[in-house]
Parts: sequence; structure tokens; C-alpha cells
Amino acid sequence: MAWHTSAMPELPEVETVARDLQRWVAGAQITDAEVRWERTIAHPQPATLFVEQIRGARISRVGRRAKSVLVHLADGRVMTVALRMTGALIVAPPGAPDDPYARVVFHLADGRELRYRDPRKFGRIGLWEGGGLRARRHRGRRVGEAPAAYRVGDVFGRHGPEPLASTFSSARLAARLHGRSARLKTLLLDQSFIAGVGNIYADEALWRARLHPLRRADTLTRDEVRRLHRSIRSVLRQGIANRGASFSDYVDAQGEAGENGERLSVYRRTGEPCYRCGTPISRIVVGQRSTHFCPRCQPGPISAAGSEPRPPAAEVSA
DNA sequence: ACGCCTACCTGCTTGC
DNA sequence: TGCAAGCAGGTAGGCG
Repeated sequence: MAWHTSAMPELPEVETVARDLQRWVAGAQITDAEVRWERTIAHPQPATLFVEQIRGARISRVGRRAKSVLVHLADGRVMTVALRMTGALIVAPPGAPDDPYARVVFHLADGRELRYRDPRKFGRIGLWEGGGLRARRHRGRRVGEAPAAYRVGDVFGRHGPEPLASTFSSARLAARLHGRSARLKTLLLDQSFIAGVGNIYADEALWRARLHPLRRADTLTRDEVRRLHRSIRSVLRQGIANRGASFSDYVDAQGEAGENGERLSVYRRTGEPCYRCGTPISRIVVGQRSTHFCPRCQPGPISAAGSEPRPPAAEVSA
């Protein structure tokens, strides 16, 4: 198996990687590791200590939380891999040519290598004590305050709910939206509001829900919340069903392009016709992120009087 | 709470 | 053609 993902792993992409790794490396033993880019190893482990601590570990299971791959070790510890922008985990067969973008290489007992590849070096790998992942009721720890113990649960202590969890109901989304004046797009990208949604799936979910990205969260009707809830879950589920192939330069182990890139409705379709109404897709910038929407299907934001700095159509480019 | 800014990085696209 | 500026965006941290 080889992965050549090069952009934007969000929940469906990370889930796909985790499921594949579960099939391929569960049970494997890590005999040694090389850290080729120090900063890839997250605080608090220095790279040399990380290598010492991972040496000899056996992988028991691979899962996902938010946008991180969780590599559970047989002794209860957990290695977290945050892929960020360009990170990828690759299982390379014995004798495979080296990869200049491999930042951390794990040597497996059977001769294969588990490679963490990341051209832009944004991703981070951490090694933590187990525990705390199920404890949803975290106290509001302040930013920068050190956790009591470096448990994996603490790493995700400020993350919001998993949108595909059965407990993530429309009522729960409504409760989280209540009293929030932020824009919908901003909130969907906020990992403490909801975990795993990134720029692509945020735009897709809003298009599917027919909601404008600049709508204030606290102006949604009950029906609109229901639509948003359903849309978030359906775009993520569809992404997973298509193996998370949500970007054009993605190819799988056989070099075949993924399918989901052709199924995106608005993302990077600026100026192209909306699949529902034919209106050209607009592009604006929200929170420094490019944002794509249909100006007709997703009608203009309901704003508080005088608080709208500019009409959303002003930045439309073709 | 919210929005905006910068830094982290490098490959690709765009424009002259 | 060649080169440089601009763009892409997940996340942490800082400021107002």
C-alpha cells in the first residue's frame, strides 16, 4: 500500500488512512525509528527520547479522533499523528526506494517501514500515556496551561464532538449554536466547536444545507439547524465512502485517482455553474480561508443591524 | 466570544 | 523561458 495524498486531510481522509493502517499494521512491532525532522515530534518529547520510547513497541490498533490518527500500542500508550496540511502515513514494502519527504520512519519487524511523509512539515507526532479519550466532560483548561498528565485524552481535551458519533444529534448541534454570534463557516472550522471538519467539507456541508457561510449561528431556525446537521454528516459519510479522495491530485496504491474530487459541489468551483440552479459559484474569504458557495441557493446572511461590513458579493471573483 | 493577524512550510500556479 | 510573487490551508498563539 502506498499513499500519495498531498493536501488537506480532513475527517474522511484521516478515517480512511486509519482504517487502512488498521488492516496493514495492527499487530506489527516497531523495532526502530528515525526522526529526520525534529519539529515533527510534538512537545513534550524530544526526538531522541521519542525514538527510545517507541523502540520495541507493538501496534495493537489504529483509530481516529478529530483529524488525528491514533496508533494504539499494546502497552496502553497512544501515538498521535496530526497530518495537518500535507501529512501522510505510508506503509512501504522492504526495499522500497527512500522518500525525500519522509520526516519520521518506523522500521517494522517484518522489514516494512511505516513512513510519516510531510512535504510542508506542518504535521506533528506525539507519544502519550493512554486514557482520557472517553472522558468527554473536560474542564475548560486555559490555553497554554499544562495538563496534569500527558495523557492522550488531554491532547483532545478542547476538541468538540465527533460529528459522526451517534450522540451528535440535531438537538445537540442546536444547543452548541445557541448564543453564538460567529459565522457558520468560522464555527464549522473551529475544532473546539466540532471536530474533524475542514475547509472542503465546511463549504460542502453549507451548500448542501443551503446556508450562507456568513450566517450568524444564532439566527438559524430549527429546520435550518436540522438541515445543517444532516448535511455535515452526509458530506462526511460520502467522503469516507469515496475513500476520502476529496482532492484532485490524490491517487491510491494502484495510482488510480479518487472519486470524491468529482463529487464536490462547490469547493474550488468558483465561476462554475451550481449543480442545483446553474448560478456561478462565488468565492469569498472568511477567516482568511477561501469560501465557496452558491449566491442563489445559499441566500444572504441575516445580519445584526449595521454590523455587516460589506456585502458578500463584493469579493466575488471568477 | 469574536475576528483578525502571524508563524509554521513548500509545491504549484500565475503573471510579467 | 525564467523567475519571483502569490496562493493554498490546519493549528497555535497573540492582540484588540
